[in-house]
Amino acid sequence: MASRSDTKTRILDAAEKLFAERGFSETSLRLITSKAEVNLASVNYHFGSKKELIRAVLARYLDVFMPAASNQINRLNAAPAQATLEEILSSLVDPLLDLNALRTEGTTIFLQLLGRGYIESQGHLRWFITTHYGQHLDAFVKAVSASAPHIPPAEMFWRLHFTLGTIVFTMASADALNDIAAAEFGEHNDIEAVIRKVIPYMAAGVSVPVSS
Amino acid sequence: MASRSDTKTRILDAAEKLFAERGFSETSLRLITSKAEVNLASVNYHFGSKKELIRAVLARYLDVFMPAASNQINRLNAAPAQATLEEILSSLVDPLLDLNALRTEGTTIFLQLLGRGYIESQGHLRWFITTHYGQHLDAFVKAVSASAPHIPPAEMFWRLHFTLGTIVFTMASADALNDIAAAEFGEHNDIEAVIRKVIPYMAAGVSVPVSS
DNA sequence: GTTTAATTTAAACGAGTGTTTTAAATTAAT
DNA sequence: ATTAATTTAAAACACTCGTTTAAATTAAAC
Repeated sequence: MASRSDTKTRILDAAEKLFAERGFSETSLRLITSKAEVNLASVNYHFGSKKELIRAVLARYLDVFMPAASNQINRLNAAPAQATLEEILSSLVDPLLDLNALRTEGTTIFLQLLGRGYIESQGHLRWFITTHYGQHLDAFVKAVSASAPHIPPAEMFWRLHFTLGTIVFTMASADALNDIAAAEFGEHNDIEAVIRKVIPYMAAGVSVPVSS
Repeated sequence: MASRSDTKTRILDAAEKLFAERGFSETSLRLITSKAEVNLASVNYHFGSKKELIRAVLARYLDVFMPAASNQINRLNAAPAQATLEEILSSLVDPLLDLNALRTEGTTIFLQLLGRGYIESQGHLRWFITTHYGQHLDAFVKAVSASAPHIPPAEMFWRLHFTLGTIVFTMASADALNDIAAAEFGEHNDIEAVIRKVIPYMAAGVSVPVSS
């Protein structure tokens, strides 16, 4: 039974890398299977379709990340003091970086996949995420709202989507941006550095007082 | 000679709408030409290739927006007082909204195209924009940097791209978000209202002090 | 009005896509 | 060792893609 999971894993490993780099629809199954050194038909045999392969690639990360993120939120909720917005966002950094233990460049790949998933594909991935991991997302929204009680719910709704846009866009183009930053400023950032950069930006935006 | 520019315009009008909705590589020339009710080959006849059509679609907006934006920046620079970040960002709202006079939903489409251009297509659009409109971008970056002198250039580079992600993602999903906001909070926002909401968010993020 | 150029049309090309099929090989269970 | 189930393999299928070709049409120039 070694060969069974081996082929499946080889496909997932090759696919996630290529998906993160070039996007879902720009990555062909033939490119994936040749990189994975498996037969073309084995994708449809093991996953049914390309769409389900995409979901499987994402699920492998979400199944690890989402519970870990929820744990962090719960830990903050259990503490006596109300957590600050930066604390909440920062608490997700460890679960994010732990994905690097899962696989090489796991953090980068996961975030880029997330970004691609939200931008590409009219809704089927968004639906997959919200229906499978909705309770984790709700807990997060609640915690953020509690940390910024001066922001009305409707305004918070908008700002959390601004934040989603910020992180998703940044991660989808992180490699390209890193190249430019390296060429222009001699900066060589890894994914953690970018995450640490974006957190203060998002925290400031979410909590800035509503102009009257 | 009515048919010549007519066909060209019909293609551009259909293409920009579809590109904004579904992305560049997910939009086929056959879909464009059928929506535009012109012959398939006329795209290659008038524009040479799909790649050049994409550039033409973007150029039609950039040629109007970029000079208008530059004018606004120059106006602020000519004033005696240093403009605030919110003033700079707000000064771009009018050039942005003026695109609605150019074409139906021009503002939304333009911003969505910009976002797609930055995420898709490995660099050729980014190159096109920076080489053709680089001086306008530089003026903008310079003005923003002057309004937040406590932010180092490299950090500003990142924050401006965070900002690009925020606005682009927001505009891409503005319609859907407006529907949710209307149903959930009874809010009825138009595109300008959303832009006015996002400006304080971005201004706060760009200018928040760098944590030491 | 005829000639010349510009434009539009229909059809095909060649390459690439996801998927399915059929058969062979491998592995697990009886 | 034989049977059954799983996995791999090669090939073909049915499309879609951007692009090109060559003829037909329309407009412009003389």
